[in-house]
Amino acid sequence: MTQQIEPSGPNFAAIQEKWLPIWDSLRLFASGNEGDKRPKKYVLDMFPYPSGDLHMGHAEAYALGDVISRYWAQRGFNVMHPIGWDAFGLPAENAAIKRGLDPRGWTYENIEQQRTSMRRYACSFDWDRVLRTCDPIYYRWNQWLFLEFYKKGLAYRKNSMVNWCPSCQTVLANEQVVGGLCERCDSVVTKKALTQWFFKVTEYADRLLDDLDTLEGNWPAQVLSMQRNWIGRSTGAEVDFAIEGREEPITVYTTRPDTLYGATFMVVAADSDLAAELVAGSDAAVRIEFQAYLGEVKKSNDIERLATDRPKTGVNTGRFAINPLSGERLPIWVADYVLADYGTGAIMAVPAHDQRDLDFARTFGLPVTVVVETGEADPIETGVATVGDGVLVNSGILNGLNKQEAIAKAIGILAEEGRGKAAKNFRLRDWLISRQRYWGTPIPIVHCDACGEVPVPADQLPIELPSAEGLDLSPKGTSPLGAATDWVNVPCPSCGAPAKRDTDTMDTFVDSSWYFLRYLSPNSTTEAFSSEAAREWAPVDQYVGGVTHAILHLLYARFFTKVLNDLGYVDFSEPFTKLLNQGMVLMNGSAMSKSRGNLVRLSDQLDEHGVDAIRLTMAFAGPPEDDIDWADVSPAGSAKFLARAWRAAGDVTSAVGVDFAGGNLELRRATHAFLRDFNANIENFKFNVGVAKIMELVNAVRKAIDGSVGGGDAAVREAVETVANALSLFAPYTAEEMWAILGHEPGVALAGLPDADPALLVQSTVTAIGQVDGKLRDTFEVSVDATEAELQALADSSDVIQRAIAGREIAKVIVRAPKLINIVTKG
RNA sequence: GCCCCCAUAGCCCAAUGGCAGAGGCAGGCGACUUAAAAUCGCUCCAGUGUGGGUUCGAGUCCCACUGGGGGCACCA
Repeated sequence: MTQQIEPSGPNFAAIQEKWLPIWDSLRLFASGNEGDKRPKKYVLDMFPYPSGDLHMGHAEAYALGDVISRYWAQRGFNVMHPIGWDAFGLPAENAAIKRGLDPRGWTYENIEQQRTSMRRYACSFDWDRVLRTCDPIYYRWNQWLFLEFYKKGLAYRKNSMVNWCPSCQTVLANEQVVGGLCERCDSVVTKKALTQWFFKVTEYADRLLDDLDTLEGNWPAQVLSMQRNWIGRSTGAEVDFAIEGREEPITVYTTRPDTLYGATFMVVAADSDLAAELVAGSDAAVRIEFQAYLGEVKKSNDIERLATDRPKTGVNTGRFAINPLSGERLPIWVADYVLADYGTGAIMAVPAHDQRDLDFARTFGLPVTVVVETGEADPIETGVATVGDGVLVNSGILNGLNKQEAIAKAIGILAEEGRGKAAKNFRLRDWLISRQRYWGTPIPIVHCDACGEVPVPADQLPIELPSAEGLDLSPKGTSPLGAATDWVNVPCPSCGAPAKRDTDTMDTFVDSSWYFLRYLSPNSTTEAFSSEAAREWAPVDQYVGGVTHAILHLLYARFFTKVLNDLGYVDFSEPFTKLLNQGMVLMNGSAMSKSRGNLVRLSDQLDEHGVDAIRLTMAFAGPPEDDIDWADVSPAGSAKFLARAWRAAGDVTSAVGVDFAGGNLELRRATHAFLRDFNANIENFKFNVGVAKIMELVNAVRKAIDGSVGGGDAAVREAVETVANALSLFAPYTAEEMWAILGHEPGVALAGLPDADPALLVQSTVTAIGQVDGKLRDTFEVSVDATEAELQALADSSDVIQRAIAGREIAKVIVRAPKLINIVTKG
């Protein structure tokens, strides 16, 4: 570490060691100081999972978050920039199983390692605001929130078919199943009927969707689109169909009530209770066929179900529904293309105008009735359903109307007769939060034979996880906590009789749904977070993290915020005002991984090039949301630039505190133009451009020092000090070293990044361009207040322009004084 | 199948509708050096994926296409 890495530059390793303890003592980024009058800004990086030491991805994310955080600090804000660890979860548990250790030890060791690395990486975190979700002092409040949700009816238990990962041996939320695979281990997810805990996120579906509009422009469009897709609101109607031989009608959900006359059969989800009930009233032959079919359906997994070109299958129940408008008898089929848990689990099939229904009708020879004349080819002949707007036909009282009118009229009639109503549905399902694993927050419920499920009183929290010692943590489909008999067996909080604790633990996404509030008062033992501090600091002004969390974490955090808003704990309903998604760090075009053999170790990069060069490379590589291919960037080039900037500091010979006013005007203008551009670039996340501007200014300084201006000119000092201030966002060590060389006390990070002096931005002359027919012909140096007439005169006296227009008729002249004159000719 | 984003030099990337190049990487030449590295200076390199359109003027706005990336997808 003492080796001189860059021979004619600074010794990065030595500089790093030198400044860390000094920074610690200065406490530059403490945000909780009494009487701090600076305006507040809450900048938050998504907290890491402590799965080992920091890697290149962390290095990018935290470098970019730090640019923003340090920028606002330089701009005079009291910036709160906390950090913590998302410390519960399966990797710790799996590592513990493999090594025969307690997940605690593994987790806390990794946290300590990451903390050390973050400090060395010069992250501007407020180390007084730290949390770990596996600390009882933290997860106690998960339990408290669960009980708050429970009281509101937002946490409930139900038996349903849930996603099951056979490898992780636990249930998964819908959001954790990606294309039918477990998002964590890529196993094929199966379905299992289990009684599980859910959060009623669907109750907030409308608000979660509608409030996305308020984030427009402040969140990446991609994330907004993903959330909208995920929530997936559709509007239509619920329609009651009378059933022969059944007292109750069956309600179906449709987005096309206008096509009601075109319904030629009904389909019920094969795996629904309704299907079983209907078939129970059918012939024995049908019942046998149905059982066989249901067996097949239950065997198929999501991968098979999701295949869109799969042939349609189903069973005719032999029973009939009555079309509420036409009075026609419709055969009722069961099939697996209708989902039991969407809408009502039953549909009216309109084969002429729905491709899935048409495929089904053609497979089983069911009738097809066209009810909308769309001008498209006949679906009966083409096998392609028509979905466009058109004139209603074969539709009784709806005939002649267009789609919108028919929808409104159909709903009106049905509502009047009490046989239907407007309705909407969501793709979003309730959030399944219970997990059959050890390393998570115990669910604060006791099951009592007499009293049923009994919430643990809040004053008995936290329910601490029992020690892992003696427990078999290996996945086996039921929670390992069940074996901790001393822990499980407790008196019922309500009646005192022997009862058992709920043995499931919470999804770790519960932990991260509100951690941004915990930072406000991370050590409080009396409340989850300080509402008073929340009023001062929250919501988060700037959130920074990977797009991998575009749906899960961000949706859940938004949900929690809305609930907390309703409960009166916070006065806002969106947690993250602005969001920046950084890209990934790739190597040779693909994600780094050991198995691909393209892993770049962060620690190696830091040893070779220094912290500053790596941070600078991350910021300079391109727009922050783009992926960085490490093969395309040059940390050595970054180091070279830093050395260049550092040398410039050594070449400043004027005294610290010198009045800049007497300095070289041209360089002063460059410095202030830099300030104007740089500040705007950073605020618009154009970090790569901001870095380029610093390079530009350093080049200008170099020229000035080596040229006639000289290192003693006050403008050189002004420019180099500005470079140090700006560079502190990207390369804090180099900037601090420059600051010291320039004769200042330590603390360049708060030295300030002023607004540009408007007086120095005023140009006395500009270069005007002279065009003929839009093509550049000549340029003129003119005063900034040059008039149209002056530009015309210059054009008239320009040989080049006169030659270009010679013999042509002038159609018109466009003048944008003082910068442009364009002579347009005819023809 | 539906929706969204992107395309500028060998490479990474800049450019309020007004001179295509800010910055960097790689390459070439030179200075310094016994030599090399480092450093410093100079320099080569595209007319903006394709085809239309709007405009006095288009990398920028509109339409279509091609190529790449992403999201959703049997959700009635």
